[in-house]
Amino acid sequence: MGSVPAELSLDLRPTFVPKTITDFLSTLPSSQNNKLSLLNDFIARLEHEFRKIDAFKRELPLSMLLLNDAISVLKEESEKCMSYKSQPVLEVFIPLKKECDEEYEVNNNKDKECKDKKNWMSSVQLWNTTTTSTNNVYDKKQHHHRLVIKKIEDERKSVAENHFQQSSSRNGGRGFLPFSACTSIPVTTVALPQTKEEMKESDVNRLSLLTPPLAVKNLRKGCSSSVSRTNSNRELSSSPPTALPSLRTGSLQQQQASRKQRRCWSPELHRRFVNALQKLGGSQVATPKQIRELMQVDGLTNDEVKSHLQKYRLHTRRAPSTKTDESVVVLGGLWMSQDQCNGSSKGSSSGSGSPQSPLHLATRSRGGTDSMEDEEDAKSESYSWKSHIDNKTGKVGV
DNA sequence: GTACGAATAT
DNA sequence: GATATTCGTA
Repeated sequence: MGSVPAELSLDLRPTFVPKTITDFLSTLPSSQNNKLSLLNDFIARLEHEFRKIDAFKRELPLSMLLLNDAISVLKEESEKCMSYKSQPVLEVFIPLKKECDEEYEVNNNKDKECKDKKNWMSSVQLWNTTTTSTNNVYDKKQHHHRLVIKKIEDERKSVAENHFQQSSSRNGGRGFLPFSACTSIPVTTVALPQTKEEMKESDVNRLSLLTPPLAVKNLRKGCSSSVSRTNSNRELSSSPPTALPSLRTGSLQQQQASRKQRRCWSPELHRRFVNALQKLGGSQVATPKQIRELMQVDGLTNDEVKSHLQKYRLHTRRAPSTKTDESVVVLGGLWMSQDQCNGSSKGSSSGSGSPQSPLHLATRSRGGTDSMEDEEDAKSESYSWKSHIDNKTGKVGV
C-alpha cells in the first residue's frame, strides 16, 4: 500500500532542468560515475522528449534541431566520460570503438554486432572499475541509451533525407513548373488598340513565338506555353515524323522527340485566330492557310491552325446546338446566333483584350458576315467556346 | 504537290 | 479535353 505509483516514482520524480546544456555540464559532479549516470539520465530525458516531439517535427523543426544538438553534445560528453573512466585500460581500444560506432552509423545492419562490442565494453568497465552493482545498472542503461541514440540518429537521418527529398521533389516535380513555363503569353493583350485594323497593323501583330532549344522537348508534356517552333524548328519537326514505323517503335523518347512541341493556344493567340476567322467570313469558310496568314504569327503552322480550327468548329457547332436551336441559325453554312443574323455586330475580338467587357458592340463592323465565330476571343486562359456563344446570344441583344 | 477535313493518336 | 498526326480526298 505504501508503494508509490510507478509513474510517480520514476517519471515524475523531480527532474533537474538546467537553463542550458552548458549549465547542466557545469553542474555535473567530478565523480566520473555520477557524472556518467547523470549524463545518461539527461540524455535519456532528451531522447524521450525528442521522440515525443518527433510527431510534430514539421511544426517544431527548431525544437527538433535543438534537442538533436543537445543530445549530440551530451552524448559526446558521455563518451568522453566513459573513456576517461576506463582510461587506464581502454585507452587503447577507444579508437577502435569509435571506428566501430562510425561504421555502424553507416551500416545499421551491424547494430547487433556493435551491441555486442558495447557489451564487451561494459564488461571491461566492470572489471576495470571498482564500482558496485549500481554501475552495472548504469552500464546497461548506457547500452540501452546508446542503442536508442543510434536509433534516433538513424531516424533523424531519414527524416532529414525525407525533408530533402520532399523539397527537391517539390521543386523538380511537375507540380511546380510554375509560371515560367507559360510566361510567354504575350502581355500585349493589354494593349487595347483602337480598332481592329490598327491592332492588326501594330506591332502587337507579330507574336513572335520563338523556339526554345530542342532540349525543351523533354518538357513537352507540360504546357509548352506559346513557345513554338521557328522556321528552323519547323523544318525539324516536319522531317522526323516521316520516320519509319520501325524506328518509331524504337523508344518512347524517340517518339516524343520526333513529336511536335505542343502548341499552347494562349488567349492572345486564340484572339488572333478568331480575328482572322472573322475577317475570312467565319470558321466554316476560312481555311487554315488563310487564317494562318492573317494571324501573322511567327512559327505558326498550317497544321496547328488546322487543328485549332477543327476544335473550334467542333465547339462552336456543339455549343449552340445544345443551348437553343432557335438562337442559332445556319447561314451559308455558318452557325450564327440570331443576334448576329440581326446584324448586330459585336466586335468581340476587337482586340480590346478584355473579354469580359460587353462593350464590344461598338467596335467593329465586320461587313455583314459576322460569323458567330467572332465570339469572343479568349476569355481567359481557357477561352471557353461555349461561353462565347452564351455571351453573344445573351447579352448582345441590346 | 498542296490544302483540306475527318479520324485517330498522344 | 487539347493538340498533334495520319489518312483519304479534291
